[in-house]
Amino acid sequence: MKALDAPQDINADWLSRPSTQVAPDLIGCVLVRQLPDGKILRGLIVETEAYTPDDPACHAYRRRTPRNSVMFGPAGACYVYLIYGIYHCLNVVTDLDGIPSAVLIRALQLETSPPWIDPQKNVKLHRLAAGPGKLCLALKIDLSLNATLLQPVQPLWLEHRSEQFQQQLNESPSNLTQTTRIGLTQGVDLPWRWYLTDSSAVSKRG
DNA sequence: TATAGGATAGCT
DNA sequence: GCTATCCTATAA
Repeated sequence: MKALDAPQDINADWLSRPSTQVAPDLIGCVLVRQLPDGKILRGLIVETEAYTPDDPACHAYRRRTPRNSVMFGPAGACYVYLIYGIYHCLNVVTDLDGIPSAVLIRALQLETSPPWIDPQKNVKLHRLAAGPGKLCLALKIDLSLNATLLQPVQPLWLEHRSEQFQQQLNESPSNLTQTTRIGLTQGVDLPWRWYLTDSSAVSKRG
């Protein structure tokens, strides 16, 4: 039985809102990864970006294709894709069934170092998941997780903000910064990137 | 079938 | 600034 003050798992209903609403709300929530061997990795979400149906930078902007089809489905699924032939990126599918939109998870503050990270390498914990590609490396996320549901007993799920985090944000709303997205050639002026202002785990400072 | 290019990251 | 590396979208 769970303690009353334990963080609650995020369900599909909560994600069934426009991605521009969900993206800022996901800052401070926790992404939980359960590996095939049962080990759990957890990271605080510190940076997100929103993509919407009428957004030229959205993979689903033109039409439904095999790659982007999960974005057209109901909220609560993962949309994972390969970029530059090297890295994977993790998105949370948002909004109503039939409305293709998603939130890109760009950076996490990991709670503990993944076991496969070489301690000799002297990489800082707060940089291990500082970027969408690094985040997927750190949590062993690849195309095999595309279209899986974000709920417990799956490989990935989400937890709401802790009471403490919510209180701090209420006291200091400027801890959440909104600005333009990174690395795009289209829709560069849309202010749909959010990050935890004082976090050293954000992919770039801005 | 062919081919251009990308929601990145690390090195120069 | 340069580019690895491969999947995908789009054109032919």
